[in-house]
Amino acid sequence: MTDTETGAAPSTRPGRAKRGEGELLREEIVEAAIDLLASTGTAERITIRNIAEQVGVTSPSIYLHFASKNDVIFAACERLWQDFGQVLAEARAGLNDPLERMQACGTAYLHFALDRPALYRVLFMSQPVDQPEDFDVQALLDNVGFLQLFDDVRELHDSGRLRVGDPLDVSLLLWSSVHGVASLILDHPKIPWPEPNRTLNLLFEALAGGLVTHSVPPEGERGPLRSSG
Amino acid sequence: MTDTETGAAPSTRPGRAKRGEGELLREEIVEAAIDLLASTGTAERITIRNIAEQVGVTSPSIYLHFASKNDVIFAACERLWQDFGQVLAEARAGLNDPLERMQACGTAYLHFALDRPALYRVLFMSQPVDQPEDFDVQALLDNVGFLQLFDDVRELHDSGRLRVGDPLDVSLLLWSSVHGVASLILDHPKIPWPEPNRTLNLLFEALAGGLVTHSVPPEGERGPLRSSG
DNA sequence: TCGTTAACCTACCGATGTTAAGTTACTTAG
DNA sequence: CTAAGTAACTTAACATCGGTAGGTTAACGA
Repeated sequence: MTDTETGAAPSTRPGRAKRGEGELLREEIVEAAIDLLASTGTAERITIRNIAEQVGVTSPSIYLHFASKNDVIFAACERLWQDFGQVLAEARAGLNDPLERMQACGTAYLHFALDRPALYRVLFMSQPVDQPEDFDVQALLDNVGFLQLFDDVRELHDSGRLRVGDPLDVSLLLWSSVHGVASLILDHPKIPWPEPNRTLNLLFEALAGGLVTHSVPPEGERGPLRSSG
Repeated sequence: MTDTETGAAPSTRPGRAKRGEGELLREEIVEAAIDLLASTGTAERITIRNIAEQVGVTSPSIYLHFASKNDVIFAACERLWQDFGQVLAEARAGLNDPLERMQACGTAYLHFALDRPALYRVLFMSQPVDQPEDFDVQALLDNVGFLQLFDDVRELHDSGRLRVGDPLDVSLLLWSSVHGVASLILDHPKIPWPEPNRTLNLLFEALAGGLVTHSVPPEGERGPLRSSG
């Protein structure tokens, strides 16, 4: 008992997993990592020993399922990205106007970031070195709801309501802007930020006023709605 | 010689400082920290032993001048914030139109971030826990050129060229947007970002089109005008 | 029943931030 | 000129970190 993880293990783990059930521990590790990320704030503040203690095993056991601490964190992130994507998907559900959808997503995005700062930080404000070699950007963009945003912008563009820019550029810019608001608030809480919704509304107002033509055409009145390639 | 800092100390430090000149080492420590931040990338990747080696002293000597590694990093940041502010000040020098000044600053801002990613990361993308208790936000905002941006926006507002929003809100939003572009590019380099200037121009175009009245008066020629739509 | 091996554990490594307890050498009072 | 006082360091060590080497236990198939 040289390891100092002698604190009461809050896990209900009964004992060793049966043969072929090693993946169970992997699952528990990821869940413990998510819990600790949410409570302690950042990946640097949680340790392999913490995770192991929470699960109820010793720290080296982690390495039977993950090659490194980074991999554990990243596995947690992948799960969280999916959760995040679902939040956005729910926010946009039932809305027909692409502009409305974008606004709803932006609001949901910012609220997720501010309500769960630790998770948002890990998901979108971590350094590239933390991402594995075979990191699939496309999957990230999909999980995170960016592709849906892209679709909305293209729909705007194709219906002639987008005043400036290439749809991809505009999509990235929109994402960047909301992310900028979220991350600056999180990183500099001592700055007297206005109420988040206020900033968000201002952003919508500003970008919409500039990006979108002011006269909104009635739906379907114009050319093909979604025929970009 | 138990410490492993046996590598050739690249410092030209002659020996012990004379009495009352202890501040010299403090200066050298800060400069070494800045060098290491710029080369290695993040605060986590540099160590007290690294800094000490570069300066040519042993690691505990650092603690004669700083209470913690965090304090060393923060002292480096304070210096860098000032440098950054000067870059922005130079960018805006000689420009009379507030809109032009804002655009020049935005460009300089993004280029600083992308050219010196490690420093930008430390300056604006580090966690609040790294900031000491008595962190002076006002001084930061001043150093970093935010107050000048605020002045520009107010000037726009007072001359009636600002279409929407409170000047402070607008200033924070502008900062957030450019920061969002910078930080997302830095944190997700695998995403196929458009050329930075392109995104920036789009941002200017979008925000200006939305935030500022479309008819720009020649300098001082006209009184306040506030059209909408 | 017995060998194989998945699923763990014990013991340890070097590196990290940090501290305790010296040691050296400049300054200055006497 | 000397010797105490102390600023400016160093040596040695601490606890904790991520990670590894190698042993132990127990579920399964033959």
